[in-house]
Amino acid sequence: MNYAEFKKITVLHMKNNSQEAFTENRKDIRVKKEKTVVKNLERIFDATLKIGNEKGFHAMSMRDLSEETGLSMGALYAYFSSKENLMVMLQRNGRDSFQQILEQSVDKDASPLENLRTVIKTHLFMSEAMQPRFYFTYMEGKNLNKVEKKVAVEHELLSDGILVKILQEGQKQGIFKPQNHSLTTALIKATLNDWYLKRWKYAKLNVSVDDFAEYLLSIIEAFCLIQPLPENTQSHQAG
Amino acid sequence: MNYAEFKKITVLHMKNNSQEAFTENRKDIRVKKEKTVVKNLERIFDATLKIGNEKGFHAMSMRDLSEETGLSMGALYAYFSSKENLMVMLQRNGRDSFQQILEQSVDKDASPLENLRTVIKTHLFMSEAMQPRFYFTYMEGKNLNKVEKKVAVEHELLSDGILVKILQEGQKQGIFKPQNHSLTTALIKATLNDWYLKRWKYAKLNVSVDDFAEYLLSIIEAFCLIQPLPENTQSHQAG
DNA sequence: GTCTATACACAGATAGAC
DNA sequence: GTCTATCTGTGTATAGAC
Repeated sequence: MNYAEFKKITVLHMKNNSQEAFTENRKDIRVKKEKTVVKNLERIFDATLKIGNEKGFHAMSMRDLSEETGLSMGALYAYFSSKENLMVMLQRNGRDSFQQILEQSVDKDASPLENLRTVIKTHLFMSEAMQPRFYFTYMEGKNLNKVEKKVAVEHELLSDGILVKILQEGQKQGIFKPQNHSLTTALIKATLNDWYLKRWKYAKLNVSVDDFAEYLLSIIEAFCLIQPLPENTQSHQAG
Repeated sequence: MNYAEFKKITVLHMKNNSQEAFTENRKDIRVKKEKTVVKNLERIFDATLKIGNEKGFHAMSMRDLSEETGLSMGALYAYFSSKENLMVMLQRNGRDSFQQILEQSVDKDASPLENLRTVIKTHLFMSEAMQPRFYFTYMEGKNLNKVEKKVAVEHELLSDGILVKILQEGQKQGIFKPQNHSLTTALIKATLNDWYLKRWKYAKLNVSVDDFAEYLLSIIEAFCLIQPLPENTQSHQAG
């Protein structure tokens, strides 16, 4: 699987986030016509991500948001009860489907190595397809209240668990070395996050998301596999 | 070298940051008595890092800062011309000495492998010793103005250059594989940053900074070295 | 369901006494 | 060199017309 193939398959699941947000927040939203809500929530989310990533969520004023969405301030407050509530909605939205897509990408009949490759690519490709959302979630997560922060941490541990389980299974099957799989996973995650956090660097290095995936996987395999794979024919020569 | 040893050697260089800030910003600071400036700048920096890391720099009001430092708002503005100026001072402060310490840690007579180990540990240990500063710089860097953002990027590339050079030298000497050293470096940096960005995770995993260093290095060596080292005797068994 | 107009709290910043 | 008091702009949020 490469990014182009991934996009064809999964892009449909991901665009329906505001529909999901409607059902999740129905009771807090004053507007009742579903079609209107879905349309405007999408505008509000997109605008918030755009402005928020440009100058930070806190620095974004409701007047900024009003201008970017084309909705008046009065109208905006029909869709959320406070600015903080908007932040919480955005942080929650998409998390469950993200986790779901990751879990579904695991194939019980496939080898741990195949699953490792699939999960890492799926994670990477999703962050590529929804870069503004991932960036926003990472950078603004620290400003959440205690409860929401805890929820965020639990989700992260849940998603880490997918990789840990694959590494453990690989060890059981005798193809991965016995190592600290939680720590390996943490380090893998750090590099996966870097892809959407430091776009400018990878653009400068002229590295595509497919390049990135293969390179990262070759590192992981060099470290985890007992039986090293034959050297890749394509050269990774430095620039 | 482990963290305890590092701290003994280098801690002196790092605590004099406000002294450095005095000479760098002398012309913008209204107060002229050096001793007073150094003392109060340190309080201001510490307080800004503390509050900034708790709720974000933008959300910190000057009244918050006044309370935390014990200085009045009027007094605060004798040390910087605006809130943004305070941010810029904080971002600049320590960067040069960070780069310097990293560069000085490289030993021309040592092998590339030794230098790789030293630089990575130095980076990691410095971020451990000054975690609030590193966290703040990373998280608030995106809110800088264009010029300062560019400076930050250039500094990052400069510091990446140290590792790239070591990897290239290792390849030249025939002990590292020919690879995309810039990309390897980017991925190493991503994991190094994770150490101070995701403290909660490594605390939960019960991983010390020395554990982290050794584990990361074992991954890098597995990927980069042509001649693999003999397996470590200490087990990395997962918990 | 969306708008305009406005309330009012709080932000950053400064003047001038001490 | 530091303080208190205050200016002025901007922030979030809402009331009430349409």
